[in-house]
Amino acid sequence: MLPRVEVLVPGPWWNSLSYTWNSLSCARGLDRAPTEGARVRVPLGRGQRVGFILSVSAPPKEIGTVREILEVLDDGCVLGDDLWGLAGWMGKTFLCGMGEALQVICPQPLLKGEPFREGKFFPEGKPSLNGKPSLNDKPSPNGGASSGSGEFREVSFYHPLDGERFARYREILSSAAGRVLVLFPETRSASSFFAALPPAVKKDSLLWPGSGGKKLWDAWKAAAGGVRVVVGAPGAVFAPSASGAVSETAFETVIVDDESNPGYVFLRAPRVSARSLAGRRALRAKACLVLGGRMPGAKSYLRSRPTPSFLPRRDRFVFVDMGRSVRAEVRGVEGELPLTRALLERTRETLAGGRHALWIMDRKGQAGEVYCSDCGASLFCGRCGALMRSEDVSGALRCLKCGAREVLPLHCPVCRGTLLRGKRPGLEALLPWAVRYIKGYGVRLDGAGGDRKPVKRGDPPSLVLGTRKVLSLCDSLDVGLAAWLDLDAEARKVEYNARFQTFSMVWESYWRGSRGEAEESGRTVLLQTRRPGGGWLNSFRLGWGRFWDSELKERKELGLPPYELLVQVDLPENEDREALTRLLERANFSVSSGGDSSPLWLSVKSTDSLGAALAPRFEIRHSRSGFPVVTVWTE
DNA sequence: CCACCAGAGCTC
DNA sequence: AGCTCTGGTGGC
Repeated sequence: MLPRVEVLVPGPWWNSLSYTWNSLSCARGLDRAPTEGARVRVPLGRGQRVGFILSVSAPPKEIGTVREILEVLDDGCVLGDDLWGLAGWMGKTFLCGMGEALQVICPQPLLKGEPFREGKFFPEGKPSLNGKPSLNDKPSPNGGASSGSGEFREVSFYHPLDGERFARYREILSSAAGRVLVLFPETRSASSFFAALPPAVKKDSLLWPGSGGKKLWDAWKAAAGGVRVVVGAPGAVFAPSASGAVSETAFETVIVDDESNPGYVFLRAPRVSARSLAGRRALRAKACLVLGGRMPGAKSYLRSRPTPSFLPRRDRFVFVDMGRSVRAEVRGVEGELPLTRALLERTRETLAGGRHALWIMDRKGQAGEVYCSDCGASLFCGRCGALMRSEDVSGALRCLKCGAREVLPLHCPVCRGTLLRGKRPGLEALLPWAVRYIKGYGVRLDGAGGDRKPVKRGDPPSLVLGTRKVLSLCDSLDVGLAAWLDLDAEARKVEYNARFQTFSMVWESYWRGSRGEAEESGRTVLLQTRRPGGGWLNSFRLGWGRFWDSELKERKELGLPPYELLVQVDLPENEDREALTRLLERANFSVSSGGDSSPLWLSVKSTDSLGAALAPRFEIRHSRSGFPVVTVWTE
């Protein structure tokens, strides 16, 4: 009887597909027996696909038509045990399915069936499915440079100054004998850390490329070939272990800088945090996990309750009541500008002192919302139904949610009225007022759209308006003032972790790029709010210990992460929401939803049973109608 | 006459 | 989501 092979073809579905293996009809790869983790070429639908073997067994009984494997592409587990295990864990823990996990883990050529490390799989005897070599628990034969310590350890290092943390990482790199993986939330910090590596370390190091393509493939091969140190942005968490003569050599030390940074969450589905994946890899490989940052994330704080060793100077946090703003009407835009006398004074003082100033607001464009002054209706995106934002004075509209562009209509689509006005002025609307009030200094918008050159070190002091991204200027410029123009708007966002995000950004705006607490190099953080001195705002002065204490207390009461997992289910168009909701409710999950085009939300303790309940909806036969996209928020 | 492309149809 | 097959079109 022919063996039955379960094959996982990468895709949005969750189930594996059954095939048989007839060595006689295999075109190529006759010498290769199917083993777990090896790639195979299989027929699927009209065409062929490359899949991964999940298991091989004797067939219990034949069900329907089972097609034959066309070709076995590898002698063993291509990804290595380490990443293969990660894919499985990722698929069930984050409800994305192992197939989708494989799609993000593997470089393109691997998914296309490109030959890879042929014959390099443990030549001293191919491992069978049951006798897999494990990661670090076998010392390598040649002296044991890779013999792991054998125990998983977690070390944390919270320090507000980048320079201090980076120096610590460099120390670890120089003293460690084994392989080290170093992750940063942004490409820029990864490459600047890499550039500053001591030559002795650098010669056996690799900067993981930020994008795919040939560069990634080369990096992948180099990492599998045994480069000792891999440094990179979140994508580097998928750097493979090295395949050695006897077993693979996993990373013995995994460093995650700025571990609480939301930049670790991948932008497209599956929206998993590279930080969680790094932790899991370290755990499986019995490696040492080093968590660093300006402050801990929710989970780390809960686990080890660290205390901040550095507090900001109290007088450097200035709260300003927005109730007393400068009243100014922007043409066509309603609402007062978030400009106060205190803000203008502090800005002028800073500039006069020869230092740069930042005005930060997460609202770009001319107006956050456009509405009809006759009937009050707002303009919505024709594609996704979200509010449209006015980009500039030319009347260009853009949807913040899906990115659709439209032109400002002449009439209100509801009542045909002609008086369309904007609400909530954005950075673009603010610029002319900034120019008007801050005379004698350069004033500019950060980032794209400005045809002016960016501010550089040595330039005369200037005021830069921008979103939170402008904070990166602190790395190279002497910034004396960081002003949050509308702090309430940041913290009011719908995300359950909006307050944490606001706190960490404000915290960062105090410390980033600073060299210490010398009187003249300190920075003032100005916070404009409608509730100055109230509630949680004081935690900016008291540090993240106080912040997390009160924040976590509240999250515990509400059953939010990290106490429970928050699961977001975005449905494909035309999905029968009722049917899916019923399916989930029958399995005893309580589902909430904000409306017809909004996602379903669930709170769960673990994803196991939810995964089981959702599985039927993720079978391959549903391909035609499309699949929901699940995101699991863990902290 | 066929190269190229958009759309349809299919998935153990 | 890919993959391949289809049928239309347009370049020479």
